[in-house]
Amino acid sequence: MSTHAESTITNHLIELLPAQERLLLLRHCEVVELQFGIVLCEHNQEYRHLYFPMSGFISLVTKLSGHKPLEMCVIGNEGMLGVTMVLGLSNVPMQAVVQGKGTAWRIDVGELQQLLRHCPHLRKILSQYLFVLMVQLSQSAACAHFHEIDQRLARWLLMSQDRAHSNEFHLTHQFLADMLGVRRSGVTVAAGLMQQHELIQYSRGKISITDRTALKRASCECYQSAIDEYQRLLGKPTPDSARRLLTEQGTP
Amino acid sequence: MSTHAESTITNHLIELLPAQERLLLLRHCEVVELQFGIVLCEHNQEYRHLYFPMSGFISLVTKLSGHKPLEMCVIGNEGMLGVTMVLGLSNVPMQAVVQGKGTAWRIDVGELQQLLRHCPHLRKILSQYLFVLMVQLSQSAACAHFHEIDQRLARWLLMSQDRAHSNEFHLTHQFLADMLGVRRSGVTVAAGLMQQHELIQYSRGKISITDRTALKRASCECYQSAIDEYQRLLGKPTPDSARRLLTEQGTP
DNA sequence: TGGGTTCTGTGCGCTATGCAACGCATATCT
DNA sequence: AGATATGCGTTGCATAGCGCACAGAACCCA
Repeated sequence: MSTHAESTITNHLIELLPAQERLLLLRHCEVVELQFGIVLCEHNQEYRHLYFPMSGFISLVTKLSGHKPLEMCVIGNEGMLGVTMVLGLSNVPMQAVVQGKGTAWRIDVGELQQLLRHCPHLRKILSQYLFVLMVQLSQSAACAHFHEIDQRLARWLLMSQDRAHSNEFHLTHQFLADMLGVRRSGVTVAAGLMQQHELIQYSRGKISITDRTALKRASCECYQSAIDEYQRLLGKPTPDSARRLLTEQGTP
Repeated sequence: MSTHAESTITNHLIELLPAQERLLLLRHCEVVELQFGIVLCEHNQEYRHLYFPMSGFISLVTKLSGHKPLEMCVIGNEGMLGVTMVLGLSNVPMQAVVQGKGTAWRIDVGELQQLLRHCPHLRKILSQYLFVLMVQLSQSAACAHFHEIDQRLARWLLMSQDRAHSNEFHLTHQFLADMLGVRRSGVTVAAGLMQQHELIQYSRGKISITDRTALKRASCECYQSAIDEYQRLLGKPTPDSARRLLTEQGTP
């Protein structure tokens, strides 16, 4: 249990809460480490804990028998794992895996269920986030179907960077391939091109983004529209993306 | 406005309601025709009416710029269009188009919002259905990515048949291709094979299913798992699928 | 220092699908 | 009856992505 990040990076959904509900919520939370690769919950089971990432991020993935899992969306400090709780159900819709290590607020299922009864703002915010998640889900579906590896890879890197709060993170080609539902050498080629064009730089699993603006151009529209949808419903940008918006004037 | 179907085919979600809430709900509903091809709502807009199909069915589709829309899921008399209302939002997550003509109960946004305040069972049922929809959404995403045309076509036909409550419906190859997000001649080939093997029969947009059991074998797991997920949360099967379960003992 | 492991680069053949076009058959309209 | 539109079968060509396989490079550990 570490608390060092609390002051600098926190969870945007929690920030949106009015002070009273926020304190009430946090009183029931504890800070936990998100360890890379850990499976936080499985489809067809029930939640025991819910997570509000502060740093690090979590993927929701769907698995079809005989295939590698396919990532549906990423949850970082702009979101929450287990938002379907707002429906009064503790069922898990998809497998959740930690893809970027970090820290998160964790709360017990029962406690959150209690809180939801008494906290209208919490209900409202989680409802909105659930809606955003649905839209992203369908967007991701179409994206995975129509868009090409290069674009999807670019999108993925951008989204990870937003949530990792760092220009550098640990990702092997194999790992990326699994997320995107493509074969490893496909990623190698796409990433190789990006490296040639100096958008990114990597070696043995350490990827760093060198030209974010160009990467954005290389990605598909889905990156921006996911952000837009979130903004539209969940108001002010996260501190991090706000900082970016300021330094990246004139995005298409 | 036609009411001929009310006595025979009705909406399963409504059936699940206790009598009191059901009557209250229906008092605010009116029966409308679902006309083939009509767009009931657009993404990024707000609902004005919500629909509980009785016969006929509605597709939720996502559109990416430069591509044909991709179908994410189908709503028939087992479901509802606009279930995200249970989140207290009247935003539309995806475009909705009538794919099989029929009739539906229709209710005004404001009225449903009122009702939701006073009807705990309605809230519960719609919450569960929303959850099911999310799971189906992610399933569809993976399915569209990994599975092949033949399987997906078979699944689509089965799902349509379930919701059309008839062995025969109007579908051109072009139309199917658009739904599945593939090219038309791909469908022609796949459908041609099915016709050869006497699973289906078609001519000029009239498709009829001749061997449902075989079609099920030809489809991917996604068909069955969508049903399972629905059953798991929304209890007793629809009259229609119940009839089928009885006549199709020993499904894998 | 050396051997194993992990990560990455690359090549080859194949399939599914995309795009485009043509022609025939059937339905619909006037 | 003739003209037009629609649905369907087919063909040809281009290519993205797959599966597989192998080799080099960087790293790790003993």
